[in-house]
Amino acid sequence: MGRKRFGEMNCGVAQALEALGDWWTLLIVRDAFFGARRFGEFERSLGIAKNILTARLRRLVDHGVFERVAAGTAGDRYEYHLTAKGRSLLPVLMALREWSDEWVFGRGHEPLVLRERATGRRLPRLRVTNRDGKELKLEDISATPGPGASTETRNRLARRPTMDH
Amino acid sequence: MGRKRFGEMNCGVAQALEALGDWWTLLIVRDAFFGARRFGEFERSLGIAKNILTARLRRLVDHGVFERVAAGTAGDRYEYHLTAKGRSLLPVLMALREWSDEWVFGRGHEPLVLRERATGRRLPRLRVTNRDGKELKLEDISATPGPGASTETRNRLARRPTMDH
DNA sequence: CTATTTGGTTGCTTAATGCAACTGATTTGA
DNA sequence: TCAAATCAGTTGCATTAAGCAACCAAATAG
Repeated sequence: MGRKRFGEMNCGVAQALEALGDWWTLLIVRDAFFGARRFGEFERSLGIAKNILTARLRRLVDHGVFERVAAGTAGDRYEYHLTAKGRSLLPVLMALREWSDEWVFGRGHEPLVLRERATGRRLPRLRVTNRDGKELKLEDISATPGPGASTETRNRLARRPTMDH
Repeated sequence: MGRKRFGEMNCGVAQALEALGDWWTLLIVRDAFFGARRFGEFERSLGIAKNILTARLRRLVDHGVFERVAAGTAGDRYEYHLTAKGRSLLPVLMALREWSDEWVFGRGHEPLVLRERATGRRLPRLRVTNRDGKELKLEDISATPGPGASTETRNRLARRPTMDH
């Protein structure tokens, strides 16, 4: 019966996973962040099967994350370029990487260190903050219905006004 | 032959997806952020099949994202509590939600608005910045091998020193 | 002008997903 | 108090998705 899709859910996380949640998808985006453009680059770098890569790239193009552009002088040679929508996944990938650095590899065992190119200084961690820059924890945050909230979302929030419970 | 696992890859994104990348998993974590604790709460809220929910919760417990604790006075009644490791997924979920707010729903159509509980003020967007708080784009960032970099990671970075290509 | 690379497609096998039915304890309700 | 419902799953089966290998046409390299 195939996997359920999240496209109907009135939730940003579900919508993002609808576009990106398939197996391999975010690794393809990661490779693009590191400069991969060609079908074969993704294929070799990831060790992904060609048919799956075809399907994922098509899906990402459909969702506007990549743009498929003709490459080279002639013929059917293409490149997959990140769009603005795709490039704005930077915080998502940073958050995933930072979580692993802390909880999987552990401090001092990170495989990658990101730096500001101009200065070589390390980047600070992503932080969830208030407008004054103070870092917030889960229990400091409350959720309210936005302009696009469905009735169901409204009801859920009425039952649970804060994020910590 | 079953899906490939990412557990061997020397990459934070892959490691995070190894723990979280299965279909449904991040929505379960999201529900926990909104206060869900019991098997039945996740089940009803998500509309997920029981066997899948069982497998996902077990996997999340194995990965240390949830803790399975006995609940109530007696019997086999349990709750699934987020650990510190689980709670520190906040930036990941925020990043996914913000991406959808911008690119799927669009400004002015967000289903959810997050606020600082103490003041009611909206939270600012997550930003990838340098140490001075200046927001950075992909091309402002370079990657260098960290202390845990494998030979393969080192080679890849030697070929591609910056993130924009 | 033959061999290789590129960018895929097609077919087949195996693993993962979804659904429904069932279980065994506990709790609720009349 | 006895039946009905709830909770937290498990089991079995049908369907879909993932992985592998073989194949293919066009372009490029030698």
